[in-house]
Order: sequence, then structure tokens, then C-alpha cells
Amino acid sequence: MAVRIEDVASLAGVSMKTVSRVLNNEPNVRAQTREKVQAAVAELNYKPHPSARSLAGHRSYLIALLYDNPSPSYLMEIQSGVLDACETHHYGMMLRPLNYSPASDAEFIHTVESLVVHGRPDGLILTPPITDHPTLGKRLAELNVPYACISPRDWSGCIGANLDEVHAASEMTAHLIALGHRRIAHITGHPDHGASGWRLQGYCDALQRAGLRFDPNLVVAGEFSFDSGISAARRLLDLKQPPTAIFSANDDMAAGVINAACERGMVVPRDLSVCGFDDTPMSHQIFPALTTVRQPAREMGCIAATQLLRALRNPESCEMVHVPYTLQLRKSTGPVPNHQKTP
Amino acid sequence: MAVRIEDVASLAGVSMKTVSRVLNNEPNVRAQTREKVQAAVAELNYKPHPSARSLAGHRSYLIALLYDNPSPSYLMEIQSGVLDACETHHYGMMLRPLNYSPASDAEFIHTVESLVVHGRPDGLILTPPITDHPTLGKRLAELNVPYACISPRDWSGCIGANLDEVHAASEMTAHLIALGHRRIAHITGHPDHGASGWRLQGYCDALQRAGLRFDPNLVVAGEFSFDSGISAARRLLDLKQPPTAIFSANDDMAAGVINAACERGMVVPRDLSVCGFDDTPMSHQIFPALTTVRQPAREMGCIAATQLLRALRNPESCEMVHVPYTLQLRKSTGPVPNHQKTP
DNA sequence: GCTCGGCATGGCAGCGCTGCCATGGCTGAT
DNA sequence: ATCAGCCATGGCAGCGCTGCCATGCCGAGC
Repeated sequence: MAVRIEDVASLAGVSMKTVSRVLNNEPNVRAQTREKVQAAVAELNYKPHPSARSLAGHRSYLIALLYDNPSPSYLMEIQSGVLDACETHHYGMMLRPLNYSPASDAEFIHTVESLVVHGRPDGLILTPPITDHPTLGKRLAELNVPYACISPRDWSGCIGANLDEVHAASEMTAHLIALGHRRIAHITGHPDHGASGWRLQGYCDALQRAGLRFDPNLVVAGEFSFDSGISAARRLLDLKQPPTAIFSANDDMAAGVINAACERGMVVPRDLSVCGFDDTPMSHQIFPALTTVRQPAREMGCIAATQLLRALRNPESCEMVHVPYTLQLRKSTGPVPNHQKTP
Repeated sequence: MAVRIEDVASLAGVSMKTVSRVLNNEPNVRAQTREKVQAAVAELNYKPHPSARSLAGHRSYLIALLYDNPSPSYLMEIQSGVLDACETHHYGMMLRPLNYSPASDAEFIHTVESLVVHGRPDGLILTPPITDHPTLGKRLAELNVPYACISPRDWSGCIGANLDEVHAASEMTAHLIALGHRRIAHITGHPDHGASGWRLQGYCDALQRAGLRFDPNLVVAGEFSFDSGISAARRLLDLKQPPTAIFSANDDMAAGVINAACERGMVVPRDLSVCGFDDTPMSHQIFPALTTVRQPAREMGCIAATQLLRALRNPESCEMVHVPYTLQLRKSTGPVPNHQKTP
């Protein structure tokens, strides 16, 4: 049952050490020898014993995914992507749910430190909002623990994957403007998330580009949750001059907006256009199907993990990779109501 | 940085071996010695090196979670529960996404076998629909690989966690009957899932108990997806005598039903009552909020993992644990429409 | 008193692999 | 011709633990 490196070595007619070199892509092996070894590995269907490798090699061949569950579907996508990358690089993934709070700073840092000491991952993948912790990055650099970030607020000197959320949000807002909307509201996300700022920024950019006045009454604070979307929408719809379109910083809040509109007997998009951000599975299961921005989360997970894994060998060659977003135009946005049209 | 068992031993004034015994809860250590060792462990904040343990102990201290993503939110819950149990037992969890298909039997079994050989998990946790594979259980027993199941179709001789879905479905149907509905439809789930059969069974039971005739036209096959819910609903609403309530075997399909109803200008629950099963996060984000059955998935994951971990030490003491469900009565079900009432 | 069995503890090899160093052959500069 | 320096490969200790066996002690039974 258990094939060992010794068996491969004797089949290939070389030493264990040479097999080890081939397996770890180390240099200084003749091409011909390399092939012989690879053939033997394939023939015996050999896979190195992870624990033995780890014990002798002083690393765990494990990377840890740190998260504070913002949304199960998003996380599942990221996780699948990371898993894909781990698979191809013969690494394992460990999952670390954390309670993120930039407030109880010391405690949070301590939790991460003990995770690093005891779980011994070779590197970390940080997901939002953990990416935006004020001091974690610095501390990890001090501890010499490599890490990659997904959608960090500030990506200078940081590897991983991100997406031009400012442009995406601005394009989404432009879509509403193109439909004739002039009173466009925005519900912001949780202030701890970098995404909240970018999406607001994109909204402002698009207004400015179209020559529309920014109206502070039309920007309401949410916190990414469904309930916060409902209450924000109620406030907006109660305005003397309510908006004709609401761009919500994520899908959950957009669902809240649609809910609040339905409560009042409004029909979306006839009476109100609504759009979100993230393209969660829920977004096309609600009625009407939600116009939103899709980010390729799985791909981002895979890219971040790949960058991290590469950084473990050669820290120089790594970078922050920008991935493209896609506008998903569905049924929740439409032309501005007739009676509301301004010349 | 790295505390080793040797350090603990010398601090406690005993041999490495004795420390090892204490750490692994082995018998034949004096209570006093045990305490001394535990104190030393605590003082040094010692955690054994997983790879070294694994290499010397001939086991991996890892359990594998096998799944074929039915729904990200369900899976995320299960996963969190398993992680909880692993945490308390000092085990690790590895994730194994699989492509389930009872058709390509040999290939599936082979995939699982190579996973067992190469990943070396000490045990497996099977989630639906993998739990219902016709031959996997037998094969695992032959290979002597312990496993626990979550909601298996057939739980004889199997450990893990499940829920009385037949009763839950019957109670849900009874709720509709109590609201005055007489023409109640059911959309079934994917035939590969045990859940589909149970939920249909519960539906039938409730009808019978209420003395209502079972009408085969009111049972339509779905496959748990949103789209299959839409098309099933369309077929039902096209009937000469359409149902006044639709019980869908899961939430995604129920969302499809609501969508199809909205398309036709129907108002839920005024014109049609709809209910689902699973209590996904989406279920209270759609309008109207969905009446559904909540299963404590996280708890089930935790219980299944705990049973498995216990089975690793003592296979005798383990069982299939039944967990309670809860009806979530929300806004999508209501009294039967007036003009439809039958005396 | 002596033996015997069981309990508490210790000693040590070795799990399967990699890091480090040694070795020997070959190339190219002198 | 000589030798420094590099490349391809091998040898072996040892990573941190646990399994197995040895040891010594104590109390019960004869």
C-alpha cells in the first residue's frame, strides 16, 4: 500500500536524494535523470508522505486561509479557488475562521500569532475585511510570515489578487445614468471593509463625470447586511424627493432594498431601479433578478494562493494581480419612471 | 519559538514518554504525575508538532470532509461544525470536493480510494448526496476506513447525524392544511438525494392524515435548482385547477416558484402560498420572506465529526444522532384565497 | 520469605523524508 | 599538464514524536 521514496529510487536506479530533488523541482539534476525519476514516480503512483516531508523539511506544506465569514457563497468560491491552487502545487489548506475586530487589536494579533506558531502554516491568505487590519500586515512582516491578500484596501507592497472596484462601481452608476436616472442613491457598506470606500468612490466619480450634483442626502450608511439594506432603503424612500434608483454596495443590502420597496407596493424596476454588487447566488433568485457586478472570486482565490505559493520559493517574482469584473445587467434596473423625468 | 516535548518533560521532571502518555490520554499515569505534566504543558504553552506525531504515530490526525457542493451556505455551516469538533479534539480537517455521480461508479470509488491512500485521513465525513452512493459505504468498510454520515438515506449501521425529514415535511404540509389549503402541490428534489424521497413521503403522510386525496398531477419533479423550481411552478400554475399552495422540497426551488408567480402578477401569499426547506440565508432575503424548515447544519457537522473522532478510539460507543428541526413560519404562506375556499 | 503479576515509568529505535556535506568527474583558464 | 571551480549525485544524520519493550516497584498469595 505505502510506496516510499526508497522504492522510487531503486526503480529509477538513483539515490533517494536525487528523487527528492526531482520532486521538489530543485536544480542540478540532468534532464535524462529527471525523466527517469518522473517515470518511476508515475509508474508507482508515488506521492510523498506529507508529514515526513514536513518534519524533515522544516515547513508544513500548508497554507492557512483566514476569514471572518462575510458571506458563505463568496467564501466558498474563494476557498475553492485556493484549493485548486493547493492541489496543483501539492500543498494543503487549513481553514481559520476568526473574529475580526480592528478595535480589540492586541487580542486579534495575538490570535493570529498563536495560529502561526501552533498551526505552522508556510503562508497565509487574508480575505476582506482582515486584509484591512491596521497593524496585522506589519506584524506578519516582522514575524517573517509570507501572506497574500484578496482585495486589500491598500495594495502597495502586497501580493495577491484584486479587482478595480472603483471602476466597477462607477460603471454600474453610469448604467443607471444611461437609463435616465438623475436622483441616484447609494447605500454604503460596512466601514471596516475597503470595498465600502471604493464603491462609494466609484459612485461619486460617475456622478461627477455625468455632471450630476452629489447630494449627501442620497448617501446612506449600511453595513452590508440585509437588515441594514432595509432600513437604509426606508430612509431613502421616506425622503421628500426619493431617488429613482438605488445602488447598494452589495447584493444582500440590495435584496433589502427590494424588500422595502415591495412592502410599500412599489414595483421594481418600474417605480425604482435597484442594483447591487457581488453577484451572490441569491441575486438571480430574487424577483426581479438583480443587476449587479460579478467578481470572479474563485479565480481570485486561486491567483492569491498561486502568488503566495510562488512567493514561498521566490519572493521577488510576485505581484498584485488585477482581475476583471463583469456587469450583470438583469431585471432590477430599468428606465426612469415617466412622471419623474426631468428634461 | 519552538517548544518540544523534551522541554515539557524536563520541566515536569519526567520522561518524554510520560508526557506523551498524558497528551494522548493514555492510562497508567499517576494522577499526580498527570497534573505535573499538564501544568508544564500549560506553562510552556506547548502544542505537539502535528507532523512528528503523525509520522511516529502512523496516523494523520486529519479527517476529510467529502462533498459535492449542493449549496454553499449549507456546506459552510457543515464545515464550520466539523471545524468546531476538530478544534476541540486537536484534529485537522481536509476538504475534498468531489464530482458525485452514482452512474460512473467505478471512477468515483477510485477517486475516493486514491484520496484515502494519498491524503491519509484517519476518517471521512460524508455529506449528501455522497452518503447515498450505492457501494461507497461497503468499500470503505472493506478498506477499514471509518466514516460518519450526515443525513444518509439509510442509516442502519452508520454513525453520524440526521434529522427526521419525513416528520418535518409532514409538519410543513400540515401547516398549509391548517391554513385551509386543499390543493397543495409538491415539487420534489433531485432523485439522487435521499432528502427528496423523505420530503415527498412527509407530504403524502400529511395529506393522508388529513383525509385529503393524493393527486399525482400536483407532484412535479424538480432537481433542487432554482431553474427547476421555475419550470415546475409554471407547469403547476398552468393546470386547469392550479394549486393554492406549493411545498417545494428546498428553498432554491421555492424561490423559483415565487419568481414564476411574480412573473404572472400573482401576489404571494395572497394568491399562492409557497414554502421551502433548508432555511438558506436567501430564504429571508426574498420577498416575501420564505416559510421553511430549518435544520441545524452546523450542529450536525459538529456531531458527525465528534462521532467519527470518538469512533477512531472506540468504535463501539458511536451512533446516529437525531437532531431536531424547526419550522420557520414567515411571510410566504397564508390563508387560502377566499374565492378558492371549499366548504 | 519468595514469587508473581500489574502498574508507573523510562529508553530507544525508527516513522519517511530533506538539509548538509562529501565525492568524483568534467570544463576551461593558466 | 595542472588545477580551481562547477555540476550531478550520493550518504547520512536527524526533524519531533510514538510504539514497543525493559525496568523497577509494590502488594497479594502461597
